[in-house]
Amino acid sequence: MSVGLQRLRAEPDVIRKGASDKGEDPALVDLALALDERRRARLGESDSLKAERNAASKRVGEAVRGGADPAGPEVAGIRASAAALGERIAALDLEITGIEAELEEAMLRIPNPADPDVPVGTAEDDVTVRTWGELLPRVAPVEGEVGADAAPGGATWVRLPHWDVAESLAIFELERGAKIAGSGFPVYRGAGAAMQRALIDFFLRTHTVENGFTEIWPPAVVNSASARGTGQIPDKEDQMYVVTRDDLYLVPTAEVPVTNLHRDEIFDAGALPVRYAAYSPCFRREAGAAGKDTRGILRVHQFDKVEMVLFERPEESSDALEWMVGRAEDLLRRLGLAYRVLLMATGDMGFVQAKKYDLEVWAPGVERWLEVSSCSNFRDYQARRMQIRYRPAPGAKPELVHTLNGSGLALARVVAAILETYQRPDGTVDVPAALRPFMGIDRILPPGT
RNA sequence: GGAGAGGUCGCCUAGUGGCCUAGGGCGCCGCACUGGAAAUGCGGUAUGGGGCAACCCAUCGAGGGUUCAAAUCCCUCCCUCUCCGCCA
Repeated sequence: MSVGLQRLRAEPDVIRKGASDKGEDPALVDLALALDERRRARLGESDSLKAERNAASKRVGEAVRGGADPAGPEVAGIRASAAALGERIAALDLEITGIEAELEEAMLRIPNPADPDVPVGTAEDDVTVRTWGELLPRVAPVEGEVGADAAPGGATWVRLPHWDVAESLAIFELERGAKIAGSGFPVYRGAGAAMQRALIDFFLRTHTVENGFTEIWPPAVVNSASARGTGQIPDKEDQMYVVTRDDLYLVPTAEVPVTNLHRDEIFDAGALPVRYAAYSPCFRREAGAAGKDTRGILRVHQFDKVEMVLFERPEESSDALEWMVGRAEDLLRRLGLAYRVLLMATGDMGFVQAKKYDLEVWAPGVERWLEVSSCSNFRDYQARRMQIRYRPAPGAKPELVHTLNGSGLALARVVAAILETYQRPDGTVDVPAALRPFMGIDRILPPGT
């Protein structure tokens, strides 16, 4: 169950349109409605038979307590009819279980309808909401520097891709990573390692001290129930590393353990919003992406990320999404990285999201936009699957919360963008001012200098 | 990893096949009493599903089984605690 039977019954047209906008089959809605009808009919029968049986059992108990012979004919008659009821109940319940399995199967394939303000269409219909910062060119005039760094007038220099910068500065080692683990498992060294640590610290500190998030340091593995909760299984099972021996999954994002913290829980009336910022390593098999982005650290099997996870009251979730995007943007601005914000169209946003923004940072060395954050509002879709609820008021009936999450931010691509944005004609790289207190150096120099 | 003890309503606890339709206490909410409060008394206080409703059904860590009937008996699993071993 993900979209909710009540809503399905109340506004099937909205759900049908939501499905077709996302390129899914709207007929599933009618299938689900029919199954729901059948289920309720059978359930009514089963429930009243159970009520009869309970009454009969009670009569047996009263008779025995009243001194009747438990094996005598008086009791035997009731027992026989109760047993007959039991058989009919068992048959009905078997049928109901079957119907419910079909219904759930159908419900799981009905996507979360997108918000009304989301553009309908494919990736081509994504909307660039805003762009910030100067888009540095790959080939730039050598300018302005005084003294030793100055170059002859009119000269140009070419910004290198981050992998070339990394090699000359010995910041990370992809071949040795491949030797000890496999390709796509980078080893960070020296200032590169320090930059990882500094970014994590900078992000977490900003979120906790300035933005009011509670910091979480989650396990890097989860059990199958948690993987199911956020929809990693069965949908994205191929993307995860699995420890079959212990039925554990390496987390592909902190979203999985952190959202599951409140699975099957009910928040008290005043508890929301609950906002977490969590660092975790992220493990992704990237099945099906072989041969794509093979150079550098744009697509790796293990990277680091600080994730924002929000549990909100339904009426606040729309504002919370905009706020969360702003928190991620703030980090990029402080790092001095040019970026753009994309509002994803219905066909490009995924099955479970109601609204999704991507943040892409400009990497002048490879002349590409790199996705470093994805911020989504799931509304009650994910909460329904995980049964995460809250009380609107003390003593009131529990209702589903709205969940949101977004990267704030993903490290590997941020590092790539920093190396390409802050490199200098002499091959060194300036440390962005925001990171200097965390790294303790102002500039990354080649080893041995 | 070995041995033992446990998992019951927000919390504590009673409960060894049928008056369990899960009792009691604490907490919480309402009402009464009060100038106001404390104390006291009375009532209420889980979640999901079905039904217009009265009401019915399900849930005592999870899942199976035995039985007319399971919190209670049997099987499997999960978790917590104590002791021992090992260990960053």
